[in-house]
Amino acid sequence: MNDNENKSADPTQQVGKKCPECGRERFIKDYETAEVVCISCGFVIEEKIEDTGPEWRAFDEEQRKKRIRVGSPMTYTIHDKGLSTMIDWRDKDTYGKKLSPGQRAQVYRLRKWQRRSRVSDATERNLAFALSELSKISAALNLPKNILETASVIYRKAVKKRLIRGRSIQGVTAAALYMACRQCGVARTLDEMAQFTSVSRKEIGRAYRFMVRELNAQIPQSNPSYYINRFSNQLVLVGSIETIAMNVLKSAKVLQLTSGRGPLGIAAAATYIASTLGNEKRTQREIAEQANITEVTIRNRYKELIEKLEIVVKL
DNA sequence: AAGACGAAAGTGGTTGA
DNA sequence: TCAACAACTTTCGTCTT
Repeated sequence: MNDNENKSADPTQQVGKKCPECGRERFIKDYETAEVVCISCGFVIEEKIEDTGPEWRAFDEEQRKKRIRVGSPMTYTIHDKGLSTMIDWRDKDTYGKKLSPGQRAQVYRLRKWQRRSRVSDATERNLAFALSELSKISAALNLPKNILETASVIYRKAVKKRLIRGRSIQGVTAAALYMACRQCGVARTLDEMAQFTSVSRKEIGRAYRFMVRELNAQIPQSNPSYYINRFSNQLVLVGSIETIAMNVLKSAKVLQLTSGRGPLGIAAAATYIASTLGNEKRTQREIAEQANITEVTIRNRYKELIEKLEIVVKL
């Protein structure tokens, strides 16, 4: 969360390259889709960027001292939260001297409990497996780190409440990840989750609904505007068109045209209308392809929107 | 010829008895 | 567990540009 705020402070940056489309040198890093995009023409010069660097920013020396820490940052994505301690197996102290028999016995006992407390019991092993699964999927989907963290927290909660019993670990991990996406407002569909796991969409959906109920999590209703953003990126539309689509969506919401309808359909229709109005026409087929829905659905939503919003489409 | 439109039948998932 | 139901898809014929 915090990282996003910091990033948006100065989103444009020079990467030391020129855009092959328009020759400018200002780019924006889009962490949601993990792409580096030219700010003036939208050309993608790099894909699958990684978020490197510390997650904090320091504005002066005092803050820097306060914020710097020793060791790796704590994370929920490793089963012991990254705080594991290793106990050396040699019976020597830090100076290389042999330990006395009493000390040796103590170190032996320490090692024993260290071993026992880590991955020995079943739930811990389960957690370790699930978390590695989570990072695999989220890497495949180019999801930002904060989503992965959120998903890990959700999964931990599920384990604590014993919701995993009788469900496959993979199903629950996929569901947790999907939940995290919804919570953080990142547009990913169940189909996409299913595509990169060996679990069917149906099962992920079932696990997801189950977890939402059991954890009584507050998940915001999935918002078509996430998808509008995505579509206009995928279809390489100018920013102004995206804005029009957003406005269409906003008025559609006021008139209650969005309830009960699939968010994908609404977003696709709004994008279609905007592209038509803005003289950057995309065919229904093109949009339908990106949205993974049919032209018919776009048409139906489109018709409703045009009618109810009294938009006059210039021919 | 490609795109848009619409009717009709089919599909998968939710809901409520 | 089952039927009703709404949203969405598939298919296909027709109209428009």
